[in-house]
Amino acid sequence: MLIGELAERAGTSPRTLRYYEAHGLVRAQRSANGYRIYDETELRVVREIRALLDVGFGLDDVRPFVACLRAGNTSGDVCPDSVVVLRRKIAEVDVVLDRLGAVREQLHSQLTHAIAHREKTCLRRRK
Amino acid sequence: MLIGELAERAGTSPRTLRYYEAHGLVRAQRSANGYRIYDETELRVVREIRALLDVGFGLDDVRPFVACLRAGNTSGDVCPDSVVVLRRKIAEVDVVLDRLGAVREQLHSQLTHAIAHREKTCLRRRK
DNA sequence: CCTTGCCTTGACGCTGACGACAAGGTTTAG
DNA sequence: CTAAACCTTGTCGTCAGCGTCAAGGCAAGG
Repeated sequence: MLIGELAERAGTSPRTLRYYEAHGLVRAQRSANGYRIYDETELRVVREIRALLDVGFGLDDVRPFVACLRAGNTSGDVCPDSVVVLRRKIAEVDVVLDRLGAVREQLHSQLTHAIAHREKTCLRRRK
Repeated sequence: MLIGELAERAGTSPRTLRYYEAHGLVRAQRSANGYRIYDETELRVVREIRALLDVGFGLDDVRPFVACLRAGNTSGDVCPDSVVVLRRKIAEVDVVLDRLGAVREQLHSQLTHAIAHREKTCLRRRK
């Protein structure tokens, strides 16, 4: 499988695959003419990467999962390192959730205030 | 008030104030020697900007609020344009909150799966 | 006079995950 | 012979909100 096909099957671009390789996440054999050649394992690796990135992971966070897959596991999250990252990410998400909830509250009260003020100062313009 | 003092009082840096000015958010008089001179109004403007950025706004989103302050209002959120942005931002936050909640769920179930798998394959290593 | 400490503009660096383009080699089909 | 459709490496651009020099001017104190 060449890079174009892998990109297609993984739902991404050749550029992206070379980028992952440059960062040590994806590996490729080389054919005589220098083309990258991938096997099915790499397809699974790329899909794992994509799934994790979609969820807000960084490339560095993804590494343990890839290593876990390469170690022969059927899923990338069963290794200790992956679990560590998972726990950390959940904690991070919780922080953001709290923060965002507070932000939402603040925006809501700001909006309420704005509407109230508009009614006080511009009664004529109410529908 | 010179730029250093304004920066200090607003809890930011001169660089940041020049940046805001370059993007049309903050205004300054100039003294004979070319120094920027600010009044109290600009301090309030800068504080409004900072508060909104902290909450996740972009500089473009902030513009209506600054204009609202400049129009003589005591708070930047009482003008129609500001309200539009407020509503949009709240909606955006809601989307992110939903998304993040789903992500949290997924990570949680992944973690559960990983732990279960570890117990199956590595019973010896359980504490 | 010289240092210190403000200020000025201009320009590059940074983070992350790529997109886009350049300039070229290979293989296959017509 | 040539065009099409792959592939290669390398480099610059993108978004946002600044940080961090660089090189220089201005004002005041010892």
